[in-house]
Order: sequence, then structure tokens, then C-alpha cells
Amino acid sequence: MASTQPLSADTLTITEVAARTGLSPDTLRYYEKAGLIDPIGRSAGGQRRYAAADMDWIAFLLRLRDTGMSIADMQRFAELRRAGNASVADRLELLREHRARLTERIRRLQANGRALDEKITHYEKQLGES
Amino acid sequence: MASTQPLSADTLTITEVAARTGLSPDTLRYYEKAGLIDPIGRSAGGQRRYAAADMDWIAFLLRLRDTGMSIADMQRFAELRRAGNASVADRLELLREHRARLTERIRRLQANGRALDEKITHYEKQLGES
DNA sequence: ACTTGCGTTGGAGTGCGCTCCAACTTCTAC
DNA sequence: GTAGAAGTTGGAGCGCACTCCAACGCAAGT
Repeated sequence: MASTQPLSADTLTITEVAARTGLSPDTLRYYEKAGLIDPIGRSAGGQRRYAAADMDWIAFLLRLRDTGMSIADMQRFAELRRAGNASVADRLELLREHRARLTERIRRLQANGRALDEKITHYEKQLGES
Repeated sequence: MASTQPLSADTLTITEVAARTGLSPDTLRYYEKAGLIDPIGRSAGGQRRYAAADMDWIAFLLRLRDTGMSIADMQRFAELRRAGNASVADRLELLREHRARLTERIRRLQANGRALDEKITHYEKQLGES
């Protein structure tokens, strides 16, 4: 049989994950150390091998991060996730709160955007007159 | 005549400005030291007295900050403003670029928001089934 | 006149989110 | 088997945007 270790098929090295996520290898290790990412499976020699499920979780984390969630809050979420099925209600609540803050933030950004548009119009008029 | 000093009418102390803007007095001084805010007028005893024009500029700065502009970029903008009328075209360009980045950022936040909504729906289904 | 509080300065310190480093091991290709 | 690239660890360092501090001077009410 030509098959090798169960771990090494369909897994990615840390630089491959870095390339796919935009995170640096250092940041990936930092997230793992901080408990945002569960301990990643290792090769025989002790190197990280990321599985598809790890990639899904990282993608979700990046969504939380890109919508302004702090590392401390992501730690709380990751901890609940490790607690298993019983924590789904709590996770739902956290996510709903985060979503509400995001909605509000988008609203404020849009309002500020309209104010900037006015300022831009003002400058355009000034330029036209000069 | 009942009038007093020219400076002290219609001006605000640093804590009054802090209360109105949400910035701390320390931050107001820091912004001034950093050149984001032009040197503020002083009372006879050397204390800052903010005029209406100062307040307008601070409000604009806060809009830039709240839409994600860094202090370094705000410094560039403030410097152009000090350069006077000749810099209006440059200021317009900076503002347009900032506006474009903001539009893109809002777009991405909205997309991430929709993805979070899906995750929330997923959790809701899990809870309903349990 | 006195007291209490507000404001001043220069500079040090903080929290966040990474980022870099040295010294070492493992992996890959030849 | 060997060279060179890639990965490992613990811990130090960094850039940003404030925030705090000590030691002092001014302001306002009684």
C-alpha cells in the first residue's frame, strides 16, 4: 500500500496557511499560544500540519477580527467552543451582540462618509472658484 | 462698557472641550503637541482657551479618526491645511482617497456581517433542535 | 488671604496586536 | 548523506494611540 501517515494527507504547513489566510506564521503561532486556535496536529518531527477544520475555524476568527472583535473577546468565544455543545446558547448571544455592534458601527461609518462627501464637495467648489 | 478680554468670550477650557468631544484633556494636549491641532490661544495665565474655529477643526479630525485615519495621515492633512489655500487640491485628493478606502471598508464589513448572520442562523437551528 | 481645584509641562508608562530574534531541529531535494 | 530551506521554542521588542505622573502655577469662591 502506498498510503503514509493519516495526518499528512490533506494538511497544510504553517507557511501554506499563512499564504492562504494573509496571516504571518508568527501570528498563527501567536493565536495558537493565546488559545484562539486549538493545538494544531503535528508531523512526526513536531511541525504543525493544519487540517481543513482548522482552516474553517481560522476563517471564522478572521471574520470576527475584521469586524473589530478584540483578541480577548475571541479568546472568550474560543473557550466557549472548547466547552462543547452546552455553550451554543452563550456563543449565540455573544455573536448577536457582536453583530449588533457591527450594525451600529456601519451606520456611523456611513454617516461619517456622508459628512466627508460634503467636505469634498466644499473643496471642489473652492477649487472651481480659484 | 461691560466687555472683558477679547480672548475669553466665547471660548472653552480644556475640560469643557473634553466633555463636548469625548476626548480626554491629555489627548487634546497630545494632538496639539503632535501638530494635529494648531497652537490654541491662551489666557493671561497661560491656559488654553478653545475658540469656535478650533472646535470645528477638532470635529473634522474626529471624523477622520473615526473613519480609520491614522495620526500620521492626519498630521499630513493638518500640515497641508497650515500651508493655506494653495494646498486645497492636495487636500481634496487625500480626502477622496480616504473616502474611497472608507467605502471599500464599509462594503467588506457588510459582507462579513452577512456571513455572521448565517453563523447566527446556524446556531439558532442547533439550539432549536437540541 | 486662603483654599480647593483646574491647568501646565516634559517625560515615562501602558495595552494591544503583533513581529522579530537566536539557537536549534526537521524536512526536502539531490 | 548532505545542503539549504522551512519550522520550532521562549522571550524580547515594536508601533500606535493614548494615558498617567510629578511638580508646579493659575483661577475662583468665600
